[in-house]
Amino acid sequence: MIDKNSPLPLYYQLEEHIKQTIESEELMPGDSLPSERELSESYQISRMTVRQAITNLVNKGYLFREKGKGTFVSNQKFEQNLQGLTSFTEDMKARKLVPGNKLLHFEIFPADQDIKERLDLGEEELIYKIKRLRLANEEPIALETSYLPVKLIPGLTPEILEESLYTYIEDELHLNIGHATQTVEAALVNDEDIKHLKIKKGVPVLLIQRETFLENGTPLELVRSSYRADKYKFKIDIERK
Amino acid sequence: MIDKNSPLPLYYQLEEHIKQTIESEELMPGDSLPSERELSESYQISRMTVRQAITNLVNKGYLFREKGKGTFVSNQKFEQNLQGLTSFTEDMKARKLVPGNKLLHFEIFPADQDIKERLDLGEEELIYKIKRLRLANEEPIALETSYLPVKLIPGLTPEILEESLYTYIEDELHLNIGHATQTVEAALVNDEDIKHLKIKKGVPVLLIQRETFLENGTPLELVRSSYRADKYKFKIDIERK
DNA sequence: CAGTGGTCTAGACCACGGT
DNA sequence: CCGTGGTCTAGACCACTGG
Repeated sequence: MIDKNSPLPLYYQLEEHIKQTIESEELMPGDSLPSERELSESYQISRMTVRQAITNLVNKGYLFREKGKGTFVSNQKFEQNLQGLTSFTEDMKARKLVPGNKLLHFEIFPADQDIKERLDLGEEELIYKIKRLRLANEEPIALETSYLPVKLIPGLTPEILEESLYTYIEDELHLNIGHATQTVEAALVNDEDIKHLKIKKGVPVLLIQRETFLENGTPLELVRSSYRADKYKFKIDIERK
Repeated sequence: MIDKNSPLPLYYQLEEHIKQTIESEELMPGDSLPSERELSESYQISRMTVRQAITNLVNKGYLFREKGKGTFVSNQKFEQNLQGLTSFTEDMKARKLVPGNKLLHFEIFPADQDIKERLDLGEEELIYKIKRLRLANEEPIALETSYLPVKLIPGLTPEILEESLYTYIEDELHLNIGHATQTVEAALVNDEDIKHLKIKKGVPVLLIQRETFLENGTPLELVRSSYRADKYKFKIDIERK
């Protein structure tokens, strides 16, 4: 079960193994885990390493601990509920919809004042302006405008946008996406939305604005999207403190 | 700085101390921390304990680590950006608005089928149904309907609702609120919204539905709220992975 | 009382980054 | 090469829970 010669860390192997026993329903919600000392003994790894595995699963919502009593399986594993920062593509896949893409606009130009400030750019710096129609099961669902600094993402092409931008950023450029601040509000459709999303005047849309940052805090992307309210709900899992 | 006789854990004391040096701007974004071995040496605590403090601050967004290089201060400390699960009262205070409350309805009755399932209740179990108008700076901002199991929150009264429900649950009943699943969508106002929120027909509202759970996974609360779209944006900070 | 998780130590070896 | 964070060990004592 645990392979000491594997290049994978022991705590990670144990973490995956416990996750499996939960997902295969060998362990049901409310069940208690073997104690840390028992796990340490039976897998022949130190208790601190066992604790590291368990702590990670507690942080992901699989387990919870009670002092003096033990460690137990949670009812809700809130990781899979589309928590975390996702791209449109990842989001649609999690909803079991087929994501689609139609590039409407791709341009490189100097950032104006507002965008320059929000992306923390110097004078004369160039940005990509990208406008895309987003589809789910071939139906228009959102109209999205993004701004990214050229400096951070050299060599971005329409072809890459056909695939996944986040994959390119993470796997090709080896940048670590950290977190995003997102505002969600309700609004009425504007003329551009009506044209592309094929909806009628007077219908509400979800207006989502996102600022994404790398792990070191550098601003990466500004996105403003209008989602058809009849087709899309924004769903999020939030932790207390 | 670090008091070995304090009842507070050493890792927590170090965590608070580093947080202070960041918040007082002794350490600026991008600055590197002393290495783990240096911190361990200068405070006379073991490296593992130093790591526990640093790991917590990384998880809260204050710091980030780079292998082979060091640990650095983030640009964005995303904790304060109203991340985390908050009550309406906490939310409004964070926005520097004065929260207000008007109880419209308070009732105890047997749960119907849908609510019974979502709150994981048995037959014949009683729930509170609470309808409140929420105010910010004395202006109506949201209409909120909540359902809670009587079994979990015995002795709930309108007076407690005047104060803070979450404070009562956490400080009086000693229940640990864990997390919530929230959906946000755009809709047009219905007749009840129009009456209480004093808005016109055809105006969009943000419809927010929340299911709150205790740490052990027990469902605590269902809430459905309509927020005036012209007065309220939903803001959230999301982490990658 | 025995068993649990919470905290802590003083080492160790590794892979990585930069010189 | 040396210094960094990443992983891991084999102990220890504490506070809390339950019988």
